[in-house]
Amino acid sequence: MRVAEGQRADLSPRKLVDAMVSEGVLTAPDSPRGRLLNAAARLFEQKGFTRTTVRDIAAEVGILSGSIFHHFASKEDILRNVMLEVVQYAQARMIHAVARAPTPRDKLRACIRCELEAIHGLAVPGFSILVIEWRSLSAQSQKQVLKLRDAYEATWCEVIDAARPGVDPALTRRLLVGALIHTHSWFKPRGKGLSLEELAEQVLQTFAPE
Amino acid sequence: MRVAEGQRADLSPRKLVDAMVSEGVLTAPDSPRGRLLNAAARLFEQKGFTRTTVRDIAAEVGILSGSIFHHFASKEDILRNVMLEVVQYAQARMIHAVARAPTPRDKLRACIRCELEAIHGLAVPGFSILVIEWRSLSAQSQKQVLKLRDAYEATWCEVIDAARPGVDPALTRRLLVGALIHTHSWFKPRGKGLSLEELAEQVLQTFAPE
DNA sequence: TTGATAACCAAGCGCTTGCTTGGTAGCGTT
DNA sequence: AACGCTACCAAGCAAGCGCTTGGTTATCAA
Repeated sequence: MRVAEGQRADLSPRKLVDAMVSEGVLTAPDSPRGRLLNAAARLFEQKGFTRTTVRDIAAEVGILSGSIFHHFASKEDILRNVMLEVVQYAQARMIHAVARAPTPRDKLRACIRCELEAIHGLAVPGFSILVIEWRSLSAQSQKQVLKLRDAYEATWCEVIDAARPGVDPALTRRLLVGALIHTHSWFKPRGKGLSLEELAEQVLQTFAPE
Repeated sequence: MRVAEGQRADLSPRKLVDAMVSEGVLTAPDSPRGRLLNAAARLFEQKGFTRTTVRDIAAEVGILSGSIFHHFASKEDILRNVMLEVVQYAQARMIHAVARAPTPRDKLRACIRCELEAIHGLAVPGFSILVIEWRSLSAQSQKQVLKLRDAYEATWCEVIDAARPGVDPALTRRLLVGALIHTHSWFKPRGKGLSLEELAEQVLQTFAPE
């Protein structure tokens, strides 16, 4: 695992996905199952889980609704798998970004950028589902996803602790993730206002003033 | 309006509600319509709008599902009215709290406490619906609620601007509301850990360090 | 006493939902 | 040629959904 992460340190997004597919962590995006997961992620993010029907997802990839259940046991099973792949890809991306940043403060900035890019669909389609649709998951599925999310959060806390020794990293992270996720409902990265990089800098200034 | 707010400056929560009921802003909580709104607010907050059925709401107040439509035009009409009353009550409460706080920093602390109490159901049941269930509202209902929400946000921005001159109050408010709302999914005010007042202080320290 | 009104019940309609079933076309392997 | 496997279709079921309809009861003013 550690070795694999190290080996991936200089990979492009495309190659990172390929590597994770070979490891069996992600589903190949051009497979029927992968196309369904991607379509579901897009729709869940756009309309929400309950407002997205299996017929919507099927139509998105050009099959009939019943055929979905050849690939997944239930609608919730789709959501569960979306979350599992999303959280693992997001963490791989973040580890990659952290490794490239020199100073503790640069590492924190990289994490913030990383998550903002994920939230706004520029890098990890479906990331915001992890937070927004948490209640749509059954208790035991939550447990399963939580294990991987804990690892993701642990990485964050390490970075925060290094950049801001003294403050409570867990609390800071919780306030931070709320602030970042909420940008989903007001920030438009393609707009002519604030750019994503500028927003990241403002967030860094707020949570870790120089 | 200004006069009414001034007159309410020393009122208890109970009397504040009564005053707003007489003004026609809120529905009397012990009326059939009021009971339905309160039950709906609780359920929407607990399970989400789409996962709450009109049968759930009806059962909560002890009537049959069809009877709901004697009081409301549609299920969305219930959500709209919940939001309209919630945002107006929340603002009245906040104005009240701000008026009692002496310094700009105290006013900001009061706002943070106010909103935390609202989010965690200690003062304004259904407050988190305003943010979480925004997408469940039709476009024209959003427009209607937005007018009142803008007033609420404007009050916030004034307080932020006074406490932290120089920083962008709108951006700060957006990051802050995200951080606060997200506490809904991890902070338990009745737990033995952090108290709500302590949490408010930590948030104040983060967004407005001395 | 009458009539208006608010609040509700009983029953169910029309639609959408997640999901099931039985079958088939295409493909690579032996 | 026969087989097995993956991916899918065609059709529809059972349940749940928001909402409608027609009628009943209680309250209160005129």
